[in-house]
Amino acid sequence: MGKSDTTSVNRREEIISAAIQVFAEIGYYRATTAQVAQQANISQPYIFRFFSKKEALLLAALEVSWARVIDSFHKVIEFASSEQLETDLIRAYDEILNANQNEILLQMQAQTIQEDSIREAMRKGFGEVRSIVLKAFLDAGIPNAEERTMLFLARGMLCNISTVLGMPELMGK
Amino acid sequence: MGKSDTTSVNRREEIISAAIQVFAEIGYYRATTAQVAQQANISQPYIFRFFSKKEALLLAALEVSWARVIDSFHKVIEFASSEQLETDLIRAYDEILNANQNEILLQMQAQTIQEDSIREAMRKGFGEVRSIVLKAFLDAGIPNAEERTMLFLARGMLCNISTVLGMPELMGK
DNA sequence: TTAGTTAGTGATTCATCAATCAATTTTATT
DNA sequence: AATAAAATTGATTGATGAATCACTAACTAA
Repeated sequence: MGKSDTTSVNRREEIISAAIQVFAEIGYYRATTAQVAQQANISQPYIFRFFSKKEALLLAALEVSWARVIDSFHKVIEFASSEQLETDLIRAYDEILNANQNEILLQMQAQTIQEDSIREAMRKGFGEVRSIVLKAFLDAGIPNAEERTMLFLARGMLCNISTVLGMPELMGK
Repeated sequence: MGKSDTTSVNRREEIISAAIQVFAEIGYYRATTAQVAQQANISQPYIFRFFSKKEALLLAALEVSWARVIDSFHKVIEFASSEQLETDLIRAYDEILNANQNEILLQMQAQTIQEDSIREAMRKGFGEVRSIVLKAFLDAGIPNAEERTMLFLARGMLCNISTVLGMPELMGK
């Protein structure tokens, strides 16, 4: 409500949001820059004023989606008690998954893309999340922190699949 | 060695094998039927004598890849002792992942494809694997079989990612 | 008001690709 | 050898899409 819809300060971020939605729903390779442009209410060529290539737009979208997870985890870790740490992290991730399915769906797509720049972005994202969680588990004095971290990530990945495929039975409850 | 390379009985299966490799490495949507044909040493139009659409070829490839997992698990369950059941299933999946990375990579791609027919195939595959494992755990008298099944699948999914991204640290060991 | 800068688009280009179809080569049959 | 059937391909088509470029409209400052 602050910003009007016709006058927009942040075209770049609007384009990224549009791309997340379109790439997730249609698939990165199948989605066209024209579809992204339509979603963002701009012309197709204008995308290339902000992003040199379609792939650069994907990288920007992935950065946004990893930042959301990382920021959320940082906030949880800052305030959660040692006893509720894991529970709160799980809840936080669950909320992201419900509120921003498209970002997670896009990450899942990117897991399988063999372009070097994409793989690097995904390794960075996963690696950072892992080390944040591991450090928090260690600081909280949780025993077997490495294995607990691994299981936390594993459940998260299965949760992604369960959500995306609409198979709640995969997660038990 | 039995079959020569010029005279081949099973064109259909050769095409599927080629498709698994090409789709996995290049990405289903980006890969072209000409690339699949080249890999299979046939002409591009000939693919359409066996598969009505590119998507039909993907479905056939997914069926092969799920059958490999399911058959392997069935064999393990038939012979494994209750104590070694889970360990043996893990080892079996690990072998598949090492020997047939492309098939798993293709499954991972398919997890994110929003076409109805693909989603249905993926739900069927996951659902079948889950119920096979769950039944085996129950028959083996493993306590908390539902949760143990969930964790088994979860570790499997993280293992996929760890392998595909080349991040062994994600799995701990 | 005009000159300069920023925001944005229409039209086009070059490339690519799934799918079709008519033609040809290869294999089996008599 | 002649013929029929099966296997396989060349050539083409109609669509589509990323990226470029030259153009226009809208703002800003002097």
